[in-house]
Amino acid sequence: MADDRTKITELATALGMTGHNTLQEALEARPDVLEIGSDDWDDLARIVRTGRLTAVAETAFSNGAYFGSHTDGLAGRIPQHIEWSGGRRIPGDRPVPADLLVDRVYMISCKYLSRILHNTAPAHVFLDGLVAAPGYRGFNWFQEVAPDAHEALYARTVEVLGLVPMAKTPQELTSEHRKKLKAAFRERAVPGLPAELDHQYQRLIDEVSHASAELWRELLGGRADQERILWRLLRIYSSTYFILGIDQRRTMRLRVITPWEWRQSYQFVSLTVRAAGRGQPRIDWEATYRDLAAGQRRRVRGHVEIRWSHRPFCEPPEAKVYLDTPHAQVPGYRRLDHTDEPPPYDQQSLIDCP
DNA sequence: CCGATGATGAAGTATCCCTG
DNA sequence: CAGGGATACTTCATCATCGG
Repeated sequence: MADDRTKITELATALGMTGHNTLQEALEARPDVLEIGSDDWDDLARIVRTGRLTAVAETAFSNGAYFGSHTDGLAGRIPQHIEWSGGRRIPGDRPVPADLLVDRVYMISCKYLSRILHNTAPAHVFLDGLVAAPGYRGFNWFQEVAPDAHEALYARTVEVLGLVPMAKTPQELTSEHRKKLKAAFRERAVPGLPAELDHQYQRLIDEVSHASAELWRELLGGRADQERILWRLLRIYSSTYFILGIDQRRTMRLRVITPWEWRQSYQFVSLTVRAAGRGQPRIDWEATYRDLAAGQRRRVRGHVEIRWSHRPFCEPPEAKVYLDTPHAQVPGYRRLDHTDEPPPYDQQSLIDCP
């Protein structure tokens, strides 16, 4: 299901650039500029036949067509190659989050109702500033920044779940232990940690939130560092790329500019972070900048959540970096469609229809 | 011969991305 | 807020090769 949705939106976007008038027509023509295998074509046909995702697919197609005709995009040219990252992870460093690569040059990221900017190792956010290749493998953030609270919560969890022969500390967990933990959590009716652990979990949340914010603050240092980190947070890289998709309200057709262009339009003021753990360890971030054309100060904000991604203690936590400002209002995300009022758009019609 | 080094493959894990 | 699938990447074990 998840895959169907991703697949249809990304590939329908690609098909929108192939010069066909409708999605149906493009699907029948199977244009070979879109370099995918016959399995993928068959699968696309199957997804379309179910009719469930037709509305999103049509939107994606029109986004692709729009990009194809726009002067900042293909300006009416039909591309020679469209490569699809295929929903899989691209090996090596990925400088730009592109799902589609058009004519080996234009990079397009398809985003459908997603506010997530990064989903990565916490150390990568708070210690590397999202720069280098992650060098902190086997680095459990909870253990590193709040060892006492982490170990205490672990000990109580094991006790409450009744897992007697078990590693004494979370660092000593073997894969066997993890399996047991996973199974114990799975058996429980209510997901998450047992309620009687709320108090101890809250302590971990507070400590992790504050320690992470503190480390991040140290890393942020001076204004130049802050500005660079803001760019990375916002996924502003040294080459321009496009975001085509929908956000909460409307279609999104954006070009993400480079730092060079950014400096021509904005003046960076500050990036501040603040611990805000409730429910999960959380750090809010907020950047202030001056919009040079408008002569006004503005803000862009988001937050980072640190969370277990596969049940408590089963694996190291990861960091989810969220964007709380609407995409179209982010400094550096240029709308391709500069009409102030976007076409009316009914969000419901774009979500899975039965 | 034997320790060091390199190649290879399998297994486990960390990370990315998504859903409800 | 929680859970989970998928897969690149690490790690670990094993075996081959090399050089003193």
